[in-house]
Amino acid sequence: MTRETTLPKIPHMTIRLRFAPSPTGYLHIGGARTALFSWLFAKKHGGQFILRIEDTDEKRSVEGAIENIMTSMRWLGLDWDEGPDVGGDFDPYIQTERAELYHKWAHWLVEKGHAYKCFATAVELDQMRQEQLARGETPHYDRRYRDLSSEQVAQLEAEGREYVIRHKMPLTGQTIVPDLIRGDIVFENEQINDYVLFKSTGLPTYHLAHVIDDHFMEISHVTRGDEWINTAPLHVQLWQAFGWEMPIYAHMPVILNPSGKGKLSKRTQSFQDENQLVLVRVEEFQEAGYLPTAVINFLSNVGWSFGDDREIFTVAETLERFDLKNVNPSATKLPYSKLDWLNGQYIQELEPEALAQGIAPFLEAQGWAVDLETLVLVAPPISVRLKRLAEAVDWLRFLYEQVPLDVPVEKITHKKMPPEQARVAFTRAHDFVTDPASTYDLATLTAVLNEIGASVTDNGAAGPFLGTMRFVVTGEPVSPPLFESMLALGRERVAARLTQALAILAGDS
RNA sequence: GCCCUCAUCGUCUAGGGGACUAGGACGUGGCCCUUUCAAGGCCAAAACCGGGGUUCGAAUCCCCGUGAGGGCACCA
Repeated sequence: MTRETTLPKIPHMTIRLRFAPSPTGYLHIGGARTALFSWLFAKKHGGQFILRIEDTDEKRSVEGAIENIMTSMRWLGLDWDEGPDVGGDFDPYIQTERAELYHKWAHWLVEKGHAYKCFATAVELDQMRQEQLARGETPHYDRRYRDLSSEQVAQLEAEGREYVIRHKMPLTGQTIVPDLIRGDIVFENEQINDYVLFKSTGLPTYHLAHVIDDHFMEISHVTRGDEWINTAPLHVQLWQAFGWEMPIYAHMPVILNPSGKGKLSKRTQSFQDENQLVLVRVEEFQEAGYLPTAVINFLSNVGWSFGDDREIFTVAETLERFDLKNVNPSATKLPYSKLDWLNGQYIQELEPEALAQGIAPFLEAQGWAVDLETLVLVAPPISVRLKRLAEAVDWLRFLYEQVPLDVPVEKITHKKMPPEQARVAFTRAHDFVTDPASTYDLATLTAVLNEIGASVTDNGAAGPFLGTMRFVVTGEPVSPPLFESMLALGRERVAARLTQALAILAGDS
């Protein structure tokens, strides 16, 4: 695709990017992807990554949202050099704390003739829209206060009328929006409204606030969702009106709603489809047992590609080749099944101790008393079975909850191992386990049980015995590897299970 | 309705005129391995949205359709 652009070659000495969420809720996975790409680009160039909170809509601000966003970002490893909590040279990093700045520059625009005061009341605007609708027109602000004389403005102000400040958009000509990812985008000025820059609440709208902040915070690249493309010509006009050097804009492709139409948003609900989790909030990924490294790897390959036909790579490797210019502009769904695979790969690579520590919180959440030493023993055998750490709960339930062995005899026998032979086999196993002189380790267990199993069937195959043994020991037909499970359970508990099995067999005969 | 963006296997993607019988990954199916379930190995099916151009040559460039997404707030 063409990337014709009017972008300046070297616009800034230092690379500075910001992630600027509004605190209207939790951080969702799409926001995290935007943050990641911004973070990667800043880090790649040895620049700074800044967190700024855009809370100029007081009505929509949600308690705890800032905390949630920061917690989620830190979990992912997206640390910031400047921000509300860590401070920085351009403090404060919360927009409501910068109100005077916006007030000053909004009025500067009015003085210079780039903006004007609009005294329309809510009622008046509503009536205007109704009339337009009645005429079959698309509702739009009709610029009724744009050309007031200074006397008229003074008169209305003297009456104490409230006003907003609107941008005085050129009525003719074009505005070019240079976009790093798409190239130049051309807009007809007549299509652009006189947007509100400064609200009657005394706070700016996004349009004004971001330009002022990005200027004074010396931001070099503005990364944001592509829902901003349509208002970008306004932003270009503002940069020109202020006479400030414009940063490079890069509009990130949207992530589509996995469950249907539209884009993924904070309203999107997480759900489970078969065994596939489809998650939205970043914190949910943590709760489900995804590793932050896997999530980052996953996100890196959506809308951008590592290349070389490689799917698994480290952040350090990504840093070597990441570039915003190579971001794919098309909207995309998240390939959740790939995340499960990736996460499984990352889990397999974990050292036993790290794996045990990762799993422990999920077990403890069940109210189970977790012993890390035992966990280090059983965690590696199940690591290859896990897509998500939370699944360890089901695999290890037999360790923490006694699954009652209250089953018909068919469950602990086999057509190649009828009750009489089963009794012999389980008795021998019981004798071994309860013999204080026997060695209770993996190698011995393997040798002894295989030998018992082979001796008991006609064709010398240990399979039937080991299968029933698994059921006896864990109470489940599917479990972690048998010998490791027996080891983790310990001699006493295994012996008790075998005693129960023998009782069932005795009851049958 | 108007404006803007985008368009390669089911999904995520590689691809910047000839290296394309279009590559990789996930997922799916089959085989192997196997004490369950997995993992692993091998194999297979699977795509350039349609139509016009430009060119010796187009998945790649242009135009028109179509589809998808976004915007048209005193929300960001």
